[in-house]
Parts: sequence; structure tokens; C-alpha cells
Amino acid sequence: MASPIVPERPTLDGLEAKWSAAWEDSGTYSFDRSAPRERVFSIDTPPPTVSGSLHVGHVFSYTHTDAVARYQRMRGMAVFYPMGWDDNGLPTERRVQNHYGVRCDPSVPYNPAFEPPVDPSEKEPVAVSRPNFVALCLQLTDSDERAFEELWRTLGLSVDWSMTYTTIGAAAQRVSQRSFLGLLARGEAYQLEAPTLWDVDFRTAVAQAELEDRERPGAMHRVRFARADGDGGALIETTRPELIAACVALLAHPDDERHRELVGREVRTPLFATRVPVMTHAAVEREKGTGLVMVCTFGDVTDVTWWRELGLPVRSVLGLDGRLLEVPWGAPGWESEDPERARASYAELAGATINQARRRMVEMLAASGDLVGDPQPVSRAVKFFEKGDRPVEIVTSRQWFIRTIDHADELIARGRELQWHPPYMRARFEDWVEGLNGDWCVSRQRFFGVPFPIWYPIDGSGTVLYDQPIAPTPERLPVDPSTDVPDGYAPEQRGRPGGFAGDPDVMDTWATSSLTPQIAGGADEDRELFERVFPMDVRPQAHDIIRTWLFTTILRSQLDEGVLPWRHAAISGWVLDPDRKKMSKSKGNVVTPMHLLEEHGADAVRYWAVKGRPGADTTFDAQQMKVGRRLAVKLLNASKFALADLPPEGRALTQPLDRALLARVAQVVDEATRSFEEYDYTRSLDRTEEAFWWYCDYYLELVKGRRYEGATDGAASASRALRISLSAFQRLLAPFLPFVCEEVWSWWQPGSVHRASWPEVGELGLECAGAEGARELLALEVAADVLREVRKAKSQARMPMRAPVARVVVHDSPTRLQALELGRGDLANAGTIASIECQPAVEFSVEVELAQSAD
RNA sequence: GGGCGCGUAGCUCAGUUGGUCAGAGCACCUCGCUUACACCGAGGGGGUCGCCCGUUCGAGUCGGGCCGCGCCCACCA
Repeated sequence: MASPIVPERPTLDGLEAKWSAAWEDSGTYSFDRSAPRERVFSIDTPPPTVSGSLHVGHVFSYTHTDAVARYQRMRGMAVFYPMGWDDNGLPTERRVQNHYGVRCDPSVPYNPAFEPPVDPSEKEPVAVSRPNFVALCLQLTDSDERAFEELWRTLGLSVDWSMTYTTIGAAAQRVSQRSFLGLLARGEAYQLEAPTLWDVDFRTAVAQAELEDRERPGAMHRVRFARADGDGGALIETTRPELIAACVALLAHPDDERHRELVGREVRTPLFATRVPVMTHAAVEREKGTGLVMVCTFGDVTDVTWWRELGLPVRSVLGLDGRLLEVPWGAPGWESEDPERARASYAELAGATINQARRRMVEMLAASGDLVGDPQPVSRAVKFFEKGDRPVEIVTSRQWFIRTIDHADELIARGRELQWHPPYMRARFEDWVEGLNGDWCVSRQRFFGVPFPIWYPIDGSGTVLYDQPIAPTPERLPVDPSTDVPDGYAPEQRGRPGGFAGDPDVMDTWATSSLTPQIAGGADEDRELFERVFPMDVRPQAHDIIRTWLFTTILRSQLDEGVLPWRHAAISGWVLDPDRKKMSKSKGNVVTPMHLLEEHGADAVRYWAVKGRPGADTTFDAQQMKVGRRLAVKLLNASKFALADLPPEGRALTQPLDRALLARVAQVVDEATRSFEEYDYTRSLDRTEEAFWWYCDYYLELVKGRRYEGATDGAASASRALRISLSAFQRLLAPFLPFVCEEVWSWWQPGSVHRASWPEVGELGLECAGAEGARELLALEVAADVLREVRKAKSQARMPMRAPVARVVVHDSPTRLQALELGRGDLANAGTIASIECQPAVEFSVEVELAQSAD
């Protein structure tokens, strides 16, 4: 081994730039695609959403994955660690709209010379064609993606940067479309005109998984319905009086005596005088309101259930834009006993927004005397699209679905095959699957996404034949049916009788991200690669997207490949503010990741991140980063000491404490390795860190004197133990602190520490086992205990640590005293002790007599 | 209402099969510039381990019940 080259003043400054460039140059993290599957460790990296900037939460969870990746690489695995960018979908569209001041209008023709408005804030959004809009989306995401990569490199992610993908890219579109066509062919995907969750602002269908509850104030209205066959009436309570025109029935619980007489009869809706039946359903809750409930098409998902199960008619009043439709009172389906009045009443509502309609309706009900009492303010949870600003509505529309309900049992079984880290996260998955109440709606009436690769014939009368979809041949993928033409048709036939129409929708963003293992692994174009990496070893992700990303990925893999997509799921928590709330976007932007890395250094930030246990939400804590930095600095300095050129390294470990040290290191190696095998990177670091500080505080001090003796056996033995242990510590810390570890490794070792082999107990050259080994181990422990007491005495006497000690009397058990004999010389050296005496005792104690000062 | 997680020093958290488990780091205070390190070192104070019952020779550690916090789901007329 060449002699080490240790800088005079080691520093952390500049290590990120220096080593990330070096790693790039030498391909340190490039994937060896010739490795057989059993030597491959493949990671289904989460593609971060490209809609602005990465935040602290990303830094947190991606560091966890990187630590595991680095560990596996050092274990000799070929690590498949790609990076994806999730750039398709609504977040990008919304950002492009705001950034450029445009909105997409598919009816506008493509303009090749289009330039975005100069000052977007001033005018109404400019309507642009879909191709122009998509071009703007691509332009914006491209620059974001470059910034993201820069951050990841600074953070030190050991990604193979030749393996990146985007969810809007051709490869992703091809995989996505091919999978969809397969599902369609096998009957796992189907189209249906049905009540669908709908966001009135984005004007698109949304999925159950994309809903969230928000607490909103509302009002409970008590409304009287008149009996159709005579006197009396029925009272219902509703928070949505604007939907009374869409009422199709009243329901009571079958056992509810109060309403028994009404059931089976008809009532008239107020203002519109439409006859609706009074029926029963077991899901009606007697305790709520009057025990009578109004069914509308559709006020909420419960309405859909009742409507479906009781075979009720549809009377829709709500348009796709969230305004009330015109409806033909008196026509079939819109019967009224007083059409004139119905028309007059409804004229107040048509065209109004939901909120406007509600206010007017309440006024009209009050005027007509059908409103009983005053509306009572209530606060209740309302379903919102997670990215939306107004409550979701339910409207009837034609959508694509993928079957999930039929596969629920298979999915639960797959969830049990999967190894969850931490294990309790599986409950979230099972709860979600068991709570599913409909198939997955995958179509979105949006623009920046993967189009459905489908056309429809148009018959001679101009009717689109949705039940006869035309699919492209696989070689044509990806296709955009809004510009591409199906085989056998000419472009001029688009939209004409006897011609064709392209499916206008794009897929839900999860419909593409649910295929990340196939996209990243090259399922479509690189089967050789795919065979080596799929099923993948691990899916790292946060717990909030178990119901979306994790769930849909398992579903797609089950439907397409019939297997679980990965063996392990490593779930990360969230970053919380110091006040325990989830770190918000606004606050996250104050503390930008790049700022953090510049202020504390990448290793320090990574240290904080990996201190967050798997699955645990973790407080943002700059203090922890300082601790991490201290550890990195300590490693620099300890390495400098251990590699110092003073005494040559000996061939043998002649000293008991040196052998004992390596036995301790062996324990740490064992624990750190076991923890990593369980994906518990935090524990691995904890054990290593604790041992390393102990090593610095005690072992280094105990052998320091011996090392300065000169060319003795003892000095040579110490040098040897120091180097063996240092090598182990540098490698044990490398997954966490890649920059400083690479730096100190480079002082004395060839190649990258990140390609070095993970430490193993066998390499430590443990010579002394059994009883004698145990005694040596104990000697090191007792020596450290005594040294601590000596330091304490000096500290309390306000003396410097090098102050001489005349005499130390150690009281301890005979076994420990006997062991201490092995470390007597080192202890005397470390504590500058003239005389050490031993006295057997039941309890450990130490008497310290400091030497009289010279003056 | 159901599920999951959490409640241990001022703060952030370890405590894996019950028996030196009452700990670490930070913060605070005191001392020390000793040839790896002042981006440092040595030392100190500080907690009835949320509460109550049980199991046990013995319980942060197991069981039951409460209380509080968080998340997810359901309900949301």
C-alpha cells in the first residue's frame, strides 16, 4: 500500500463538487447490465412531480433510498437505480397556465409560430391549441428537470444518470398504451357512461383515490314535500336544496315506524311539483334529520348507490361546468303536475352556479312556505379533488375504467407477499383495498397526458360508435388519436360521417406512474434489461401515496404480469415543521433544499434525513444537521490521526486492547449489516455512529501514548489496529456520508469507497476468541471506565486532562481487575497516571490522587 | 364510528425476545487551547418512562381499560 497522503488541514468544503464530478467521470454508479438477476438490486425510484421545485421532504426520503442503494452496491450488487420525472398531468398543466397565461382549447388549430404572451398576468388567458399547449408543458418541465438533477447530484444520490425517464416521454407512453390495449383486449378495461366524480373547475373526471375531505361550513335545510294523494306532507333535511329539481325519490329505513304510512306512496317536490316515490333502503339512518332522505341524481356517492340499487331514473341538473343545465319541464323524464310553475321556478336557477342556485332556491322555498324554520348552520366534511378548489360533483359521463373490485382479493394476497418496512404500513394498503367502492376511473378530460390509443368509427348518420373502438397495431405506439389516423382511414375522414373520431381523453397520471417498473425497466423495448431487473427489489415511497401509487402499481403488475412488482416496500414518513404539522409548500419554499445543502453540507443534511426511521414522520431540525456535520468533521480528523505516518504498521496485533478493539468493531459490523438487511438504515447508522464516537473518545486516547513510543511492537500493533478499524468505519459510514467518506478513503485507498466491499467480520483478522478474547474485550471496557473516572476527577479539580495523576486505586470485581491488567500500560499512558493499584470490591469505584503541581 | 401509529429529561428521539433500561444527542452550566480534531475535548445538573388496573419474584418493556396527539378510512340526508 502506498503511504497515505493526508492534508494538513482536512476540510469538508467543496467536497460535493469535487466528488460528484469524479463519480460522474469514472461512472462510479453506472449499472452493470451484464450482471445476472441474482446479483442485481433494482429500485423502483419514485419519479418526483415536476411542477415547481423539490422540497425538503424529497431530500428526506430520497436520501433513505440512496443509503440502501449504496449499501447494496458495496455488498457487490449491481444496483439498478434510475431516476424518473413525473411531468405529465394536471400539476404541470396548471403551472403552464399560470406561467404563460394560456389555456388549452382543443378546438383551436395548431399555430407553428406561436409565442406565449409577454406579460401573462395582465390579460385573460390566451386560448391555444393542444399541440401548442403540450409544447409549452414540455418546455417548462425540461428546465425543471435539469434543476432537479442538479440538486440530486449535490445531495449525492448514487443514481445512474444514463437511466432516466419521464412519464410524458415516448417510452412511457408506449408502455402505458400497450398495457391499456392489453387490458382492453382482456376485458379488464372498459368504457361506461355512468355517474362519475367530477371536478367542475378542471372539468375532468377524477378517481376515488384522488379525493380528500375538507371541513366546510354549510347549512341544514328542513324542507316540506307534499303528499301527492292528499293531505299532509313529508319533511326532509338537506344541505343541498339546489338539487331538489333532481330529486328522484325519498327514502326511509324499512323499520322506521314514523314513515311506514308514507312508504309506497308518492310525494310532490316543492316548486317543481314532480311526483317521486317514497321507498325504503337499509342504509338510511333513522337518527339523521327526520329519518327521511331525499335522493338526487346526484348529490353524493350515497345517492349513486341508492339510485343504482333501487333502479331509479336519472334527472340531471348539473352541467360539466358546474352550472345548472336548462331542462325541459313537462317533457318525458321531467314530468310535473304544474309545468308552468316548474318552468318559472327553474328559470331562476338555470345557468347559475351551485352556490348561486342554492341561495335562490332557499329564497324561493322560504317564499313558498316549503322551508320549515331557518336553515341551521352546520360544519361538515366535503369531498374535494385533492388538487381542486371546489367540491367534487357527480355527473354522468362516458369514462374508461380498469377493473379493481373483481381483483380485490388477489391484491390483498399480493400485499401480504410484499415485505413492508415498517410492517404496519401494510394495514393502510389492506384498509384501502377493502374500502374500494368502484372500479378505477382512468380517463381524464385533460391535455398533457398519455392519450387513449383509441379511435371510434362514425356511422353514416354521424353517430360515434363508442362500442366499436379501433385500436392501433402495437408497432404504431405511441399514438395520439387527436392527430394520428387509424389504419384504413384517411385524415380527411376525421369527424365525418362514415369516418372516425379519436378518443379525446388522456389517462390519469397514476395510470402511467403505476407502470414505473415496466417503464424504467424497459419492458417494452429492452426485454433483456427487463428480465434482469423485474420484479424489482424495492419500491421506496412515502406513506401518503400507498392508496394511489403503491396500490395501482400492484394492480397493474398483477393484471399485466401476474406477479408482485417488487419484493420490498420501503415506506418513508413526512417532514414535519417544528410545530408538528406537515411541512407546507410555503414553508418548504422558504427552506429550499439547495440552501440547506449549501449551508450545512450534503453529508450533514443526509445525516438528518437518515435519522428519520423508516415510516416515521420526522421533525425538520437544523440542529441535527449540525450534529451530522460534526460527525463528518470527526471522521476527517480521526482519519488523519489513524493514518499519520509516525509508526509503521506492524504485521501483527500484539496488544490485547488492539485485538479487543477489532472484536468491538466486529460487533458493530454485524449489527450495521443486519439492520441494513432489514432496510433499517437508521439503526445501522445509530450503531456505527455510537461505536465510532466511542472509538474516538476512548480507544484513540488509550493507544495514543503507545503510538508515540517510536518503533516498538506496541506502536506497530496500534497502527495496524487503527488502520483496520478506520477502514471499517469509513465504509460503514459511506452510505450515509458519501462525500466525506470518499474524501478520507481517497487519502490511502485506491478506487471509490462506494465500490469497496462492505466490511465483514472475517476481514478483521480476529485472532483471539474464546475466554481470552472475552478477557481482552473486558480489559478495554474496564480501561475505558477507569479513564472516565480519572477524567472526571481532573475535570472536577479544574485541571487540564494532561495533568499528572500520582495514584489511582481501582475497586472492582476480581474478574474485571484481572482483565484490567491487560490494559494497565495503555491506561497509565492515557491518564498520565504514575501508579495504578487494584483492590477487589463488590462495586466499581475509583480513587484518584492528583499529583501536586510543580509550583 | 373503524384501522394504524405515537405519548420516555426543556427539545428531538434510542431503548429488538420483561431482570445494570432509566439512556443518547441538542440546549443549559462548569472546566480545559493536551502533538487527530476549538467545526474541539472533559465533566455536571435534569425524568414517579401519559393515567389506572392486571400478569409476574420483577414491567417504558406483556395484557386490559382510559386520556391526549397524529395519520388513514367510513359517515357526512
